[in-house]
Amino acid sequence: MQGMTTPFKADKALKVKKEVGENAPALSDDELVAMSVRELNQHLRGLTKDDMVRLKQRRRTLKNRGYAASCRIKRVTQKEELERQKTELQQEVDKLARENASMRLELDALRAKYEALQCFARTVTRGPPGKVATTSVITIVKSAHHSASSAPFSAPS
Amino acid sequence: MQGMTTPFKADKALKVKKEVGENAPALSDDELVAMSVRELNQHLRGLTKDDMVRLKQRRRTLKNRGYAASCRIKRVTQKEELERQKTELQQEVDKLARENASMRLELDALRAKYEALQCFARTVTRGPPGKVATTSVITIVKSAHHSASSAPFSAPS
DNA sequence: ATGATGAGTAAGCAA
DNA sequence: TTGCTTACTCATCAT
Repeated sequence: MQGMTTPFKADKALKVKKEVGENAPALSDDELVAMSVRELNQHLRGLTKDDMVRLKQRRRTLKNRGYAASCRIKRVTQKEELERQKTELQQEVDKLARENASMRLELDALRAKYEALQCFARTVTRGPPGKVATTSVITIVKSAHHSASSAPFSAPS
Repeated sequence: MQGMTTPFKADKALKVKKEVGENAPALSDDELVAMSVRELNQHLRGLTKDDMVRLKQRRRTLKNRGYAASCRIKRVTQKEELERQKTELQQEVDKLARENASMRLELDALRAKYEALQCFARTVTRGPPGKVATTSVITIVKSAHHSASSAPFSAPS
């Protein structure tokens, strides 16, 4: 509206300040709003009932001005926080998607290798004619969860 | 401040309305704000220069009230939208993480099977110098759920 | 002129 | 009483 520090009807609030010793040289907005209740009462001493009310109201208004400012700051802060989290999540999605794709590739490749080896094994196994070949392949995997269990017959990669 | 439709100094705006024929029975806020410029000019006819200014100012203020309201609505809407997107992303992260874990499991299992088969193949390959090698590889799959399990010698899933 | 937004003010709720 | 939040007004900027 006007200035940031003296924006409005600062005029209609106080003129007379009483010359009680050395206090009350006019009381700036900053002073007034920073003042404790006890300090305020000191300055209130010897004021018109009316001026008292006016001064306290000015204080309340100044406080409100500050509250409104905090409220706005909080609002944008929270919004920025939300956007930050969103970005973070998006990055995680990207990362997981990449991992996922690469694992899928690995899985497919391994499946192919496995099948090829399987073919070969069948060939070799059945191959020896007139033999007692008859290999029984039985694998026990009691695993419930992951665990590099099984591997009946070899050293894992 | 007061009501939504008649909130403020509506009183200090207009009293006299001129009795020109049949128009201007007082003009409510809602009417005034909804009025087109041309309509407004109709109502302006025969008013004091002063009243004209006052009426137009009241219209502007009413409009502003509406703009402020839209602004607030927009603000919360955008916030909700951000939160919605956040939730959505979180769900996607969860989904991808699950897929990821299950693939990792599958991959480990397949690796184990592959190594076992490889071992067996080596045995068979090297083994048969006219022998009855008789390798027994035993695989029992007691695994719980999914699993591209058993079938030692057939097409993997 | 119209619409949008930042800041200030008052009202009203909550602690 | 203090602090926060909402609705409103005004100033200001952009269209």
